[in-house]
Amino acid sequence: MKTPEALQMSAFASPQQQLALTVLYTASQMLNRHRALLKPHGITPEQFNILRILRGQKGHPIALRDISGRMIDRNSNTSRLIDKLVDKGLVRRDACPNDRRRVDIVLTKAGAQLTDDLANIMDAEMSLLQDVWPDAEAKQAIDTLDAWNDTQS
Amino acid sequence: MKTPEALQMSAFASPQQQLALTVLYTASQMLNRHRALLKPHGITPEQFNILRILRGQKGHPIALRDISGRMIDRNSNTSRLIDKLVDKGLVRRDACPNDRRRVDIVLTKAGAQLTDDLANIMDAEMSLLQDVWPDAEAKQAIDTLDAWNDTQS
DNA sequence: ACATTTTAAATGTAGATACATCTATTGTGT
DNA sequence: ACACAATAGATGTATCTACATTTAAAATGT
Repeated sequence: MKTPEALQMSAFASPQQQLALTVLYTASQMLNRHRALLKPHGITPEQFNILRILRGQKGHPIALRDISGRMIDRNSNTSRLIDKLVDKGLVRRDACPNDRRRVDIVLTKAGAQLTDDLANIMDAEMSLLQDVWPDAEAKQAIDTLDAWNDTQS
Repeated sequence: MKTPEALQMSAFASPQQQLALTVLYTASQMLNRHRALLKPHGITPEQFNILRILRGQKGHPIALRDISGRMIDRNSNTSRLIDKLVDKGLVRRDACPNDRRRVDIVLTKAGAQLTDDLANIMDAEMSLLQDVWPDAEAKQAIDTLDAWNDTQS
C-alpha cells in the first residue's frame, strides 16, 4: 500500500512533507520485513547489522567503537547488543593488545556460519528490489535523500 | 554527511541495496532531528505523531484503534503512548457511547495549545526541506519508494 | 613526572516497539 | 436465544534506543 493511503495523509501536504513521511514509513516497513525474515533464526535486524559488519571484516578483529560507527542507529547500545550475540555463542570479546580500553569483537565459527546463511536470505530479499527500482531511479532517489543527509552534521 | 561515508558502505553494493540503506539511514537521522526539536517540550516524536493526528480531527472524537491505523509504527503500543499523554494532561479518554469496547480520544485545551506550538516548530523544520528537495525531485523519490511499499501487503 | 583531559566501554533508567495474551463487548450463525 | 467467533483495548515480557553517568586506560600539557 502506498504511503498516502496507508497513513490517510492530508492532500494538502507539500511534496517535501510527503517525502519525509514516505521515508519514515518506508523505513518502518522495510525494518518490519527484515524482522520477519530474521525472526525464525532468533536474530533481530539490529543484531544482524552487527553480524554483517563483522563478516565484512573477514576475520580481522574490529573494536566495538568502530562497529558503533558503522551502524545505522549508532548511539550507545552496541555493548548490549554484543552481549546478546555473545550469549548465543555467535561472537567473542577479545582483549585488544595495544589499547586495553578497547575490546575486539570477532565472529565465532558458529557466528560466521549463521551470518552466511542469513546474508543469503537478505541478499535474496534485496534482489527483489531490482524489479521495482530500476538502477537510474534508485540512484536518483539516493541523490535526493543524501542531499538532505548532507545538510546534517 | 552522505550515507556511504556515514556507514562506510561497501562500494560493491547495487544501487538498490544502497537505496535501501539510505532510506533506513535517512529515516534514523530525521527521527533524531525531530526528537531533538521536541525534547525541550517533553514530547517524543511518537507522542507528537498522536497529537498531530488528534489535531487533524479538529475536535471530533476518534477511537484509539483509528489512531493506531494512521501511525507510522502502528503496532500495539498506542494505548501506552496515550497513557503518557493523559498523565501530562494533554489528551482525555472518553467512553464511546455506541460501542463500549471503544475509547474515544480527544485533545484537552492544554493539549491543543501545545500541539499548535509544536506544529509550528515542525512546519518550520519542514520548510527547510524546500531548499534541498525541489518539487519534481521530491515527487520522483516518493514514486520510487512507494513502488516498493505498494508491493507490501 | 604528574595532574588533567579525553577516549572506550559498560551500565542505569526511561521511553518505545514487537509479540503474545487477557478481558470485555459486539457480531454472527444456526 | 445462545454458542462461538471477531473486535477493541489493555497488559506482560523481551528487545531496542536515548541520554546520562561511571570506570578504566590512554593521551596531553606543563
